[in-house]
Amino acid sequence: MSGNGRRVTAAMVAAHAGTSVSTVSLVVNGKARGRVSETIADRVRRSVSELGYVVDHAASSLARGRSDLVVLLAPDLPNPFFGDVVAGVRAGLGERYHLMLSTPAGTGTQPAAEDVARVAALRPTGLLVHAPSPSLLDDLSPDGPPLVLLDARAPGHDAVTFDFGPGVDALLTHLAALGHRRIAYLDGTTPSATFAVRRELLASRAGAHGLTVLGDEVRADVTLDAAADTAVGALPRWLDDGATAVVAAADTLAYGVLAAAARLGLAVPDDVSVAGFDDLPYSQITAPALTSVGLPGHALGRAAARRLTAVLDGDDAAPPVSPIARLAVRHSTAPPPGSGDGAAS
Amino acid sequence: MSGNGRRVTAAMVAAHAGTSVSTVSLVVNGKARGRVSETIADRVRRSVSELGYVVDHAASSLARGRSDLVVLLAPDLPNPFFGDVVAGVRAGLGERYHLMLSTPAGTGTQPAAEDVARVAALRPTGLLVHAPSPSLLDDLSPDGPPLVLLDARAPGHDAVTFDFGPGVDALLTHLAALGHRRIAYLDGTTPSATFAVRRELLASRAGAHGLTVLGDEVRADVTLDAAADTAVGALPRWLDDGATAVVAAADTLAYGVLAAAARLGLAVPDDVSVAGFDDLPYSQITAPALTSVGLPGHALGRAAARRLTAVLDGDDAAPPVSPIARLAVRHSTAPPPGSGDGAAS
DNA sequence: CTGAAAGCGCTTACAG
DNA sequence: CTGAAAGCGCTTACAG
Repeated sequence: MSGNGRRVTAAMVAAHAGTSVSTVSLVVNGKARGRVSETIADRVRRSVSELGYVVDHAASSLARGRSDLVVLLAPDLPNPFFGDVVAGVRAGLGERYHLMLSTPAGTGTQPAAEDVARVAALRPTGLLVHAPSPSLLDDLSPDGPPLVLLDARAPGHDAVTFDFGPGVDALLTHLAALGHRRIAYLDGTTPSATFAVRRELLASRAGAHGLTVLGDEVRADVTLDAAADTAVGALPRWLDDGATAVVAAADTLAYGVLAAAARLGLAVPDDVSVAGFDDLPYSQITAPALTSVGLPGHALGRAAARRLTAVLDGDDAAPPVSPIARLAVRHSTAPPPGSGDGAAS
Repeated sequence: MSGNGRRVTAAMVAAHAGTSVSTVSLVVNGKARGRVSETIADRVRRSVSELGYVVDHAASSLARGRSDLVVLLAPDLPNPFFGDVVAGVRAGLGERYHLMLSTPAGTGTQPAAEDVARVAALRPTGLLVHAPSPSLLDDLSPDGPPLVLLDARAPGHDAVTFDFGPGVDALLTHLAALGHRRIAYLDGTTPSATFAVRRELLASRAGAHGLTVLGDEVRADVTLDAAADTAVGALPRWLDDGATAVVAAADTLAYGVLAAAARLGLAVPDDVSVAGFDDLPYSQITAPALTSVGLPGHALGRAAARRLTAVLDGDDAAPPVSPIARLAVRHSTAPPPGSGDGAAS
């Protein structure tokens, strides 16, 4: 099964099978049909498995000018949400391509130009880029490999985005029905466009539901601890401003709001309601369970991978469909204090 | 900054700088000292940045027989714990190597032999393997690149492991002091040795603390939902058997126990105490906050990366130190029901 | 100090 | 159907 000796080359396989390197290459790459006799092809296949031959990636991609590598650029790896996206990408990519992830240094940091250059030097056959910052987008060479953006949109690039509309509307409907009128928003510092989209959509639709979003722009790194520190400062101000609910741009941010509320001695949802985006599995068992706009990460990943393989196959026809965000209502949202109805939702 | 034209080659740089390809290679690889005049080296560097030249990875690794690639094999990517490990690896690796992650299909699935072969074909200069299953270990060719295991140990391989001892002892001391006598254990299905180590350590030390671990072997996939389903079945049995506390092999498993307790109408910690391993950030805000044996993932990643670079530099002297597990005590553990002391810890 | 040349292990026209 | 040969873009002795 595994290499025994030094590295096995096509020449060794050819010698073992009593044929030429060209033939080995043809057989191994599945291009033997009608070009190599079944007898010889069989002999080659047997030698391949006997010797444990694996086509050298470097030599192969040098000769072809491209590899079977698809690289997923993942600035936001630490986000638990991302596991689903990766699983979806694997599912959508199938067996034909080899997926590798590239991720930058710090939490939420965006890959530097150098990282991108190093990835480009690998000659991936395609690139998948999750929630890129504008600067990452700039570093992506226009004559690089085909590329699909995930949860982002940019002129001239293929992209798969979420349809946030239904989820955001459901959240606003839910909050308005409970009796909330003023809501605060905790944004992420991540320079990804998806955060701007979420914020702007919420702000622009709020009015139609009789809701006001506080103008106060507050951001935190998308980790529980950073969000908690920020929210400890912001929560009292928000409440003073009349907010009775806080919406966070991601569940991990919302968790920080929960932690901050606990530190401040505020009860959720009795003193303030909290909601997030992502609907992470953990949101079922937070204290209290979190109302959240669920984003189907698996569907996003799969759609992006499918789009990429379609482009690579020269089959550009059908544009990808946006997976739809859906609200999961839980205990962290309830009627605002003083609304004369203390019952939890 | 970015490529403008087709792919830039060393030959183009050489032409632009009025020198040879050999000289370009020397300069670009930092081997110019005392072999290329400063004048020419400068000219080359200017051409490089002007043309946006990046050494082609395939050609370079084909010529050298190896690349600057370090691949981290990560069967357990979806675990939020893993973000810290990756950050630590990046920190320990420095700028000299390029880190890429390879991860298998399903949650907690182990990379198949084919994945390993594909990774090997990339000719990484080194391999980092996190919590491998025995079968993954088998697939790793003995004449492959230098390799360091993370949170695992295997004969003949370099490895960095956790020192679970202090954390496990602290957990047992804590539970015994609260008055618990019988505890149940929820293991992961992941075939990684680290889970066996945790289970066996807990079982072997329990007696010294006057504690008994139920013989019942219960396992679940390391996700909240799978663990919740399993725990819904197991919890009543455990309580019947006299257990007053459940220890889970990972926090995500413990979250499942919390979810199961909620479904069954059991109060944590009043009806049953719960504890986990990992001390994920989310464990601060679960209902209730989770007592957990913290595993320093960043330190693990960094130590493993340092070990790998030391081996690559032929500097094998100091073996890596095991990062130490430490207990974080929170509200999910309390005296057992009927102990005459209902106060939470 | 500098460059021509061989070779890394493949793939792909091109002859046969 | 099969194989010899060129070429992918580098790196590294080796001459000069």
